[in-house]
Amino acid sequence: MKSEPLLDTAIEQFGRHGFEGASTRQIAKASGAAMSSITYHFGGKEGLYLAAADRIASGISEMQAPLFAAARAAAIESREQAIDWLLRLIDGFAQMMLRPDTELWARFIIREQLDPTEAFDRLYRGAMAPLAETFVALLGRARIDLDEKDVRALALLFFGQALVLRAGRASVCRVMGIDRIDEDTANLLRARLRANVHCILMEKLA
Amino acid sequence: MKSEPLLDTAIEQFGRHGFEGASTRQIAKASGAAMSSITYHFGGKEGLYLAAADRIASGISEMQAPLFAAARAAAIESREQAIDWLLRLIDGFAQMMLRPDTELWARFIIREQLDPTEAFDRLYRGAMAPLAETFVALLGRARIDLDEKDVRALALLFFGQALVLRAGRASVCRVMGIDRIDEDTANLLRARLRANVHCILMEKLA
DNA sequence: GTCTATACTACGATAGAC
DNA sequence: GTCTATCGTAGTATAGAC
Repeated sequence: MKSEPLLDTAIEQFGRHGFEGASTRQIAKASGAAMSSITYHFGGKEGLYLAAADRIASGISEMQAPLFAAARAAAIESREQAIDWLLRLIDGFAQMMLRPDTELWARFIIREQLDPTEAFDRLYRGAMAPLAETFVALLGRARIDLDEKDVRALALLFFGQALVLRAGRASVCRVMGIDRIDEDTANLLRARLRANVHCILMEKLA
Repeated sequence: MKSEPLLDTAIEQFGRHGFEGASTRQIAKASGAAMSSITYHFGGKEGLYLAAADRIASGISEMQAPLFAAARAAAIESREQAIDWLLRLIDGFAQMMLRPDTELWARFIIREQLDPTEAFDRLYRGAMAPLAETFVALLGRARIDLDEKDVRALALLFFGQALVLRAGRASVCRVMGIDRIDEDTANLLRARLRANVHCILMEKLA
């Protein structure tokens, strides 16, 4: 029962070429296993795809869990504390978008955003919803002047600023005039994102 | 020489299934043409793909041209005028991200962002660079306190807020608790985006 | 210029030995 | 539980009629 290498290769290949573009032959070969072991362990190509989605959801949860578990646990009593945690959460998300080792996950997820299948359900419920709902709850406390819908819209726009670092990576590199995002550029982008969020959260505070 | 239906179908199929997932058989069949006419007109699958990218770039340029030609032509003399045009440009971009008829283009482009090929060059130079550089130039005037790199980073984060409306569409719907983005929600998101941009541009103006 | 017919390759699934 | 062998299908490209 050693199906993990198969799963790792599947995440890479599905992320890189999409469900239809990736081939079970190639996945099996790169994993050093027979093609038929995919049928045995996962029931077929689709089962392997869903298992890959579950694994990505677990990976993201594990990576983010400490941060937003702390955010949930912290007794947040003031607006300033809420803003502080919002900045930490969005920065954590941005860091995840910038980490090289989340590239394959991101490819997989973005494909699912374009054409959601059952895999998107698993990704959303397992990895995105906890972060999003934690964020929305805190944002409601930081901007009590906004109603629920506006709070949710604002949360999405915040995450959009981090998302572009992955989903628009090629354009980011072109606009910045670089080949890849080095550490200095990553820090510059993160700092600018934090400044934006801070600016918007502080609006009307004075 | 009526290769346009072939090209329209190609944009749809490549956008929906990716380069490897789309099949020339299906594209030819849906266009009511023989498979071999793809070879005749475009040299093969790859030629058809690049031609599709060129057509998308043209479409975007035509859609945005009036707006940012006006922005370039306008004699912008004050910071307030620069901010006014920046708001119009980003809102125009957001509207494009929300329009149903740009969905297929967006799918195609986002796939190219993940894995840039020669098609990305054509898209960037033909459609994205003009908008991005116009935006950066205006942003430099609105935020003279920032240096070039920071201005470019800020521009990217602004576009990220609009990009999420397409690239993260499935998550947007989940977080907002809706099936598809109706007009009210679209207006809400656009208004919130304009408010964000306005807030950040006005920072330190007082 | 557009078609049909076909060559050749790669796909996913499965049967059956071990 | 993992392998090899093979089946049937679908992919791109091309040759050649019209």
